[in-house]
Amino acid sequence: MPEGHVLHRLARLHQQRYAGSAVRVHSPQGRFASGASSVDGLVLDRAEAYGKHLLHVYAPDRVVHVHLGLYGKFTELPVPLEEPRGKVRMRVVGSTHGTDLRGPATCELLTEDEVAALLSRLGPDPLREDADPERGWERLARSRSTIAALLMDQKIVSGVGNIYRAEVLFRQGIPPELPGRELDHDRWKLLWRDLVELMADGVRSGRMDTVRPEDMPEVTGREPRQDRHGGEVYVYRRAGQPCLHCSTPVATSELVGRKLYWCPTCQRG
DNA sequence: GCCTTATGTTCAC
DNA sequence: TGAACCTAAGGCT
Repeated sequence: MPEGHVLHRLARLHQQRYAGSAVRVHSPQGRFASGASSVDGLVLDRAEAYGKHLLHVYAPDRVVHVHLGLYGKFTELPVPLEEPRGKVRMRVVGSTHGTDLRGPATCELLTEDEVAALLSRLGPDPLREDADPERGWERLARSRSTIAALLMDQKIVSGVGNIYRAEVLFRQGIPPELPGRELDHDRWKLLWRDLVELMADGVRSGRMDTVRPEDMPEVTGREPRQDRHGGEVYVYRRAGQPCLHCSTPVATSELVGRKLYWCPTCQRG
């Protein structure tokens, strides 16, 4: 269920809970058995997120790389832990807590070089201090693909998923079908700044709230509502419902296999 | 209980 | 462009 803010929260949590002392690592399900055994008993140096990728760094050549994919999930429990239930790919146990990883798309052991290769494939991450948005701009400004497709491309921006894509395009009033090369540099800078703000807020709260104060129900008088994924959003999964800003029905279509949502009035460009 | 859907990515054709 | 992969929850009967 993860866009980048979830991974950054996990990195922060794992850093607090497990870094700095020896941890037990194993794979109850068996599918990560050899990777787990090569870090079991080592001191976790640090946990870090890059886009939607989470790294547990034990040593330069002993890095556990996790990508949750669409379904992956970490659950945390206090020690002593009960027997793992269901398919647990990796269990990490520290002095006070343990965490179970289920259903990840990726859970693998990487060397230093492999980590470097992974990171070189990723565009700037709005949640990282060291991000350089110009790197994303260079690719985007040369592309004929639509801005909606480009925002989901992790080589352009890393950590953005289907919800932040829809919401930031709404907030910036950008039509999803606009080709990347037709977005001017100033609008890119505004879009980037908004992503930084939205995603940093997501890390703080653990929710995805994107509706501005002036469009909130207590100001506009409409019925309050809450989305399933937690938080209040403008267009994501609101097809056919009135736009929270102008009441035009929210439009939807499918683009490269993912559902896209937008307001045809607010996002005319 | 069964069917659909989901905040994702990779690989084959 | 479509299938495959990993799992759980919600909506339906």
